[in-house]
Amino acid sequence: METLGGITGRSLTVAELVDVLRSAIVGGDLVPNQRLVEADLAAEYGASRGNIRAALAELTVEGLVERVQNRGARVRAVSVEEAVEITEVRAALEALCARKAAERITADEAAELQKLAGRMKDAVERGDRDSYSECNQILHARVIDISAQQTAAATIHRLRGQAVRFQFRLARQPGRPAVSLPQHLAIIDAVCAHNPDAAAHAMRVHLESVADVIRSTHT
Amino acid sequence: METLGGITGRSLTVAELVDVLRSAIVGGDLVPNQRLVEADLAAEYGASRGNIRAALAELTVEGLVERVQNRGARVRAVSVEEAVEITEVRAALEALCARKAAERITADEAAELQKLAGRMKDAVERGDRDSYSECNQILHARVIDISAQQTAAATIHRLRGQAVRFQFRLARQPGRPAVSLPQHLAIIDAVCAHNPDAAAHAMRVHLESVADVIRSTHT
DNA sequence: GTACAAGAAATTGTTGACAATCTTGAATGT
DNA sequence: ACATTCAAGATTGTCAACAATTTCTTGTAC
Repeated sequence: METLGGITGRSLTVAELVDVLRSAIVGGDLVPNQRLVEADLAAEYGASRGNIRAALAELTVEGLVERVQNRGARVRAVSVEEAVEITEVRAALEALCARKAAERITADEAAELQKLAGRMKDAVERGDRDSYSECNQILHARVIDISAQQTAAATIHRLRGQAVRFQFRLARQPGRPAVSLPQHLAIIDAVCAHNPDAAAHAMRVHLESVADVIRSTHT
Repeated sequence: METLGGITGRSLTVAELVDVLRSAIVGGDLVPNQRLVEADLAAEYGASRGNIRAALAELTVEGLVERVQNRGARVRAVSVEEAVEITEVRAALEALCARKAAERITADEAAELQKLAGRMKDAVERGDRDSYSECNQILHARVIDISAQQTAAATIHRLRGQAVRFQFRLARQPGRPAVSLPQHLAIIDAVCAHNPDAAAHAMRVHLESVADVIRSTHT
């Protein structure tokens, strides 16, 4: 065991450890149900056990780690049912953000989103999945950003971390872009047209269709 | 300083401390912006500083406590703007729950809600604010319960803790029951009628009106 | 009188050691 | 061979001491 990529000089602080461990979990370096033995992690990351322990406690509250009394911590395994629930909550929250974004969007921001719409159409036409996936992420992030809803943004971000594994598979689904592109364009249109109700509806429909796909992967 | 109400024999565990401190904060024993000095809390609750520290870390992630590097912890002061945001997020999430509840509700549960509707009308007629307030809480709790949405429920619960101070004042607002009673009845009707869209809409309208009231208290 | 600087006090951050608990596996009896 | 008991090892939970940082106080120069 050796220190992985960190600044090897001093030992890591709790906040740093939280970031490092969170990245390791959402990035898949630590797989679901993997045991997280405090002493081992301490040796691996060159930190004291106390700090590792504190970091695990924080990640537990965030929902990425599961702990049972006297039996230690594991990477929380999110079931399909939970992933569906999480996506449905995201649907509700991002619909709220889309609504607020439609109320607040400026002309410059609208132009930016229209440009993004063009890039997305282009990517689908060319069959460029990576570019489309990137635009997808940018779109959701920009809508949340424009909405200026701190509370909703923080909640969405936390939930996304828990279900990122499922989101990941989804992008590779064949024929998926053909379904989601018109949904994305509808969101952009409604937000740019300052139509809050339509924007919220379009976003909700989009993410509920994502939830349906996740649901269908299990059956 | 002495131990407050706890079992004085052994010292408190981290999980117990989290509960005790959370209750103290949402209950108002620890007021917003109050400094939370680890050593003082340790003495007050008869716990070790390490455990107090761990508990404060958890409550920070929950959003009840604010910490800055090397400067300690305070009870987080939720601004009016934040309280409005929190209520808007709750509106989106409880609307989701109302939608799901309308899909899943059984005949027995519907009868129970109808009975609750009667109690609420009765309480408003008699001018019994305490009873009405209690029914209000029960209604929201039951809808969330019937929806069986764990993720949404947990998120709502956390957010409620942060904004409970504002919710509290609201109930005392004169003329408030006259406005909220029809909204509550509309929610119950839609959920019992298995009408998901109407239920979600009624719940959203209700909680957005709550957000408006909170907004207006600041201006 | 005010601004600045240095030291003291208070407070937080970190660590290693010890205690409590759970798990594993061998020994024993049936 | 199988179940039970019990001891050894592994792991987590708790604590008190030490280090680092911030804040407060005091003294001094201008």
